[in-house]
Amino acid sequence: MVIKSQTTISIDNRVDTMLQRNGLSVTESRKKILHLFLEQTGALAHGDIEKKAGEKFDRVTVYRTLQKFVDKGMIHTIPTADNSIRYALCKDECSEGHHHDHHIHFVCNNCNNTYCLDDVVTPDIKLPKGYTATQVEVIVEGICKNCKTPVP
Amino acid sequence: MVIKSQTTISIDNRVDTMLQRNGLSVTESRKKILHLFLEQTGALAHGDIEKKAGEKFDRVTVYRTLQKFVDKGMIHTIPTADNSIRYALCKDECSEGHHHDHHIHFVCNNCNNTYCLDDVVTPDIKLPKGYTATQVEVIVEGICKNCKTPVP
DNA sequence: TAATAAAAAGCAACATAGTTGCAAAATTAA
DNA sequence: TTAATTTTGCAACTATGTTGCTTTTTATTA
Repeated sequence: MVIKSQTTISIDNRVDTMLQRNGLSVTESRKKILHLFLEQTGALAHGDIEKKAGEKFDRVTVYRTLQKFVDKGMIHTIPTADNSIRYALCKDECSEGHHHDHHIHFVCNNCNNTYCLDDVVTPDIKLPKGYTATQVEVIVEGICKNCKTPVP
Repeated sequence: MVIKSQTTISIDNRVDTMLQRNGLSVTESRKKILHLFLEQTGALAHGDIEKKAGEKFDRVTVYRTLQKFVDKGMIHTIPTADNSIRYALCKDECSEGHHHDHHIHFVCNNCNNTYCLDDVVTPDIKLPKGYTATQVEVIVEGICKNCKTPVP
């Protein structure tokens, strides 16, 4: 008999309910990929997901699963300078077809992780006459909390 | 005899001097690609450049030329949500190996052009304890000046 | 200005990323 | 349990990006 840790069991439960709540049928690949997002903090690039889940699933399935999750408002995309879109879990406010990404994104130059800083709200940008903004995306590069060299 | 317009002649001159000033040998492909940047306002995706200049040049040459221009600080990259890096001319402050992108970028949802708003400076972002910023990138989506529906 | 050294272009081959149509398998609904 | 619906995996294809090597072009210098 396989004994799962309490943490794993609870993530498993969350995965199932999240999928159902979003009207998605509960399949192995969706469970696995959603699990990956829930068990870690940073964002995931498509490549990461393929590596971590890819032994079991076809590449095409990974593409389609991520697309579904984005459509349903479960995850959102983060543009990066190196042409590799990253995906991160949305907070609850996001709904189908409409994301509310009012937080900024932080890319660590050391560990190369991307984090959603949910507490940092995107600033108001004053645009020149004639321009209208519908969305503002802020990406900050630097050194994250975990990579900071501790002061002696 | 081919008569070139005054504008074209002056761009041609700028192209040559810009290449020389940056220590690059003056070749057909570099002249053509730099010309594309100088004769228009918005940013260019790699695909655009390949289409506009690609009849004459190899794909590899376009890649290597853009890389050189970035290295020399002549153009900078703009991350986008659709995984297609865009390139735009740098202002004079940029030098070899070091870009100073203190302006924000605007992507028009209508004409799909990307503009550098040189007069709009990136805001200061207050990060949580432990995070250090080295660069801030702001991308604003919306409707640009040219696409704005005129008030009657 | 011709000969030479250095740099860049073109080519081929390869690697990675992303898409589409269709048949088989799994999930949901009845 | 069966039928209807979704999703998956597969194959084939397109697009995007990279690398090594040879030929051509550009810059240098005698």
